[in-house]
Amino acid sequence: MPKKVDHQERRALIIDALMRVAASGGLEAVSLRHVATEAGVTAGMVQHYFATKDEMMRFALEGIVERTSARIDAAMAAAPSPMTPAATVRTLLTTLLPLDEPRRADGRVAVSFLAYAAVEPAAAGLLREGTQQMIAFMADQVRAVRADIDAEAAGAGLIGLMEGLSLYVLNGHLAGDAAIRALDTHLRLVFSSEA
Amino acid sequence: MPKKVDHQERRALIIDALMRVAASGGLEAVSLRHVATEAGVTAGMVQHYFATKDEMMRFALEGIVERTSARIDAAMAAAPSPMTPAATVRTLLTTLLPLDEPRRADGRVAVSFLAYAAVEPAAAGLLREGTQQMIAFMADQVRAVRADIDAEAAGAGLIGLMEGLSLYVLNGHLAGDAAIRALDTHLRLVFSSEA
DNA sequence: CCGGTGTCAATACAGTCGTAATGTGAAAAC
DNA sequence: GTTTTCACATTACGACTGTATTGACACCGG
Repeated sequence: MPKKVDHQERRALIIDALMRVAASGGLEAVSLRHVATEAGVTAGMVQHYFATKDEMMRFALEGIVERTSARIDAAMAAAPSPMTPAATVRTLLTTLLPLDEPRRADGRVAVSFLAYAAVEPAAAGLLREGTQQMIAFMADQVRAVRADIDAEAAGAGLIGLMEGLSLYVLNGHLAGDAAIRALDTHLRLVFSSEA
Repeated sequence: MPKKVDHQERRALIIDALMRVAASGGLEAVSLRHVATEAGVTAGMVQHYFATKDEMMRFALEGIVERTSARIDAAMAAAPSPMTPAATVRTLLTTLLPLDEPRRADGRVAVSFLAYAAVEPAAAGLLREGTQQMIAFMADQVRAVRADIDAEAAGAGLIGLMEGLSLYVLNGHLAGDAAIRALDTHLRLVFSSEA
């Protein structure tokens, strides 16, 4: 066997470049040559590690969900251990809002993939599982504090709200603190008023 | 002067074809030739009515906001005249959810433009005004019934929620009736419980 | 009736796209 | 030391893109 290279590392390098390209120019700006240039490598090398563009896109999508799940884990780990459901939900949702530049960059890419998924059902499948888990988790948190409302519906509402607010922040329709205010107002209605 | 043609009508014909193309293949499938084929005309004719592709896209975006605002007007006109704020908000938000195929088609196109706007600030400007108006209107409705919560934040939350739920419905993460349940659960929290 | 003008059609052009094929060099295996 | 095999680089190809250009045809004012 000849030279040994860490495939995973090379792929990560390329996918990172893809993210930067997509964050600044949208998914339509993503081409083998653009990504290669951004990564500082030749187009041939990109082709060597991803046989097809679709494969590269699939890896990028997986990278996004993996990145956000890592963000969630980090936020939960950094928070004080015993937490009320309300605080747990707030921590989770605020870490998912695009409130600083790195998260905004990821957010822009995620939106592009969302639009892509609205048209390409195959991509939607990869996102579905994560969303379902989040909804179920939120529903559990709601169920823990009130029995007078549909917990499943409230859970879907919580992360749906986060998603919508994220969109508005990304498009500049809403400032970051306005999004947080909207989120807190909703959280207060769900968690701090009893039946 | 030679033959007289209704420019507006021709443009509408082309934009309609563009919508169909974008609804089924995303914004990246929109090309002069594709749109022309879908409209059943030659590419030269499309070029005759839209000097550039950007101009065509601008018209398409305007067409989308115009179409949704028409939907709103129709829904409000069809509803019984004296309405409680809660009913008004519910009517408005449910007509904006992509619950049937025509609205889903429009929704898919809208999502594409949303992703486009996240990268192209010029397009975001066209959407901003409509969103701001909706938020303000929602805030007014909230203010009319409760004084104990931040009405502006609650308004942003209402239409943010609708947007997020729309996204999930379009991507198949949520069924239409589940989205309505989530919406109603939220509405009940905002409107039916007093301070 | 007749130039002129708006409406459309056809084609050319330069660029980019994804993919395939081929070539080069170096490191590991034997 | 030879040979194999992986890691890249380069180039070629056909398809497609947006735009510019040119031309035919029909209509209408004079």
